[in-house]
Amino acid sequence: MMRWKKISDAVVRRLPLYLRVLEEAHQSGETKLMSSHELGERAGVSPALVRKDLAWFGEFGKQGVGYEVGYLREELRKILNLDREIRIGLIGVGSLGHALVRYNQQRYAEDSHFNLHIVALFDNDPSKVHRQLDGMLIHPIDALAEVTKQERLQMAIVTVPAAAAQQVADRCVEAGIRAILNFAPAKLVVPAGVYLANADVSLEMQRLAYYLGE
Amino acid sequence: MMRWKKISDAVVRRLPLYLRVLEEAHQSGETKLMSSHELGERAGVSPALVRKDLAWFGEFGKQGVGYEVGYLREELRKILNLDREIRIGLIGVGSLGHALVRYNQQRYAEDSHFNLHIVALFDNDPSKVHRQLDGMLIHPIDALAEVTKQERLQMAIVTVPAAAAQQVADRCVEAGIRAILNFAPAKLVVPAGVYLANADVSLEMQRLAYYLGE
DNA sequence: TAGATTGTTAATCGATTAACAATC
DNA sequence: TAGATTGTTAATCGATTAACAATC
Repeated sequence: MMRWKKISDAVVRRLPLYLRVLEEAHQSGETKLMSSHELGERAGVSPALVRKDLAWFGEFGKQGVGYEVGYLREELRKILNLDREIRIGLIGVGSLGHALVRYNQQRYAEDSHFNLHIVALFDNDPSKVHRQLDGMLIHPIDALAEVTKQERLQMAIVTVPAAAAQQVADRCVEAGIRAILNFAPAKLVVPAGVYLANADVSLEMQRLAYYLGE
Repeated sequence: MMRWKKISDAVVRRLPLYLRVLEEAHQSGETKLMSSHELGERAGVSPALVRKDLAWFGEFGKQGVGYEVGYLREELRKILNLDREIRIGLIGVGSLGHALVRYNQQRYAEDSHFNLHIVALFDNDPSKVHRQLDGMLIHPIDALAEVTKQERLQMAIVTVPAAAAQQVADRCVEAGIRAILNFAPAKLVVPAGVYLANADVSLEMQRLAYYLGE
């Protein structure tokens, strides 16, 4: 998709918050219109910032009226590339990996508009490789490039131990994966053009611990 | 602990990154000294910012020399309240909750300095309540206040479905919990003085999806 | 029309970087 | 001492908020 100028990450982080509010309002059918005040209130963002964020992508509202819930929802889904299935590989089928797969399968099954889909599993543990898990075959990590192509994977979730994480990330990049969600407690380095999100649980817990001292 | 002026959250977020680098260097014994350049390099932060962040809390380095790894590590552990055990309750023993418990138990057992410890479980599912899981009894959520007191819980991890999350958070606050790590895809509201961290996996995936369009 | 709310510009606020004196 | 690096202040950069004309 042709893209606008450079949008800051601070803006991109808020878009899913807006989308969540709109999805809720849309599904419950509570309202057809929403002002930047209400949307902001429910997303935890100031009304001015809501308007400014949306204005980066176009004009979605009507003066004096607000935003049409269904329409803005659709537009946000397009902006976030969530209007079509995104196929995801998960590498490292330990207990956390397994839990994420189950969570994703449930969400994907329940909500026909939830287009994030884990469709391939990888692990190097001989007791797991070539076995089935929740209806999916577990591939060896060596098969990453091949399976990425076959299954048209675009995103990877990394749930391997910290010591293996960088190596796995390198393999993902090699295979053409463009976005990596990393759960390992390790700082990963990826080249420009590959996007990385960190979901290191212990880092978050450590941060919270700071505030216990106040 | 008596605390310095108001430290911004942006600063607090980086402290665990620094600590991780120092723990690695300390455990591998590779070096006794580290400059703000190397610490920054390994944590993904500019050297100037490393120095400025640390300066909020005291003078930990020596001009012309750098920071003593073992000493700075200890000081950071004190600042983050990680120099003593932090006792955590987990509410919602589904597959994600269970995975987090196992992950935490392993980490806690392996690393004697990892002081974040899940010591109590809660769930309302009758098929789970009063059963054992990984050596811990699962309490009903009604017992939150009582068990929080008994077990001296300071932090809660919320892994219940979105629809129940706010209610559970309210109970946590009532029980005197001061920090909540929320995995449910819901915006929680908590009073001032209670600290909230969000670890909503689907939000992160949605954010990453944005960049697939570039 | 009168009231409300958007989209957008200008003002403010806060965070990061650059620079350097102090000093190990 | 000479070289290096800290702690800190000033400069810059970027993000948020306030304000308001446009307009539904």
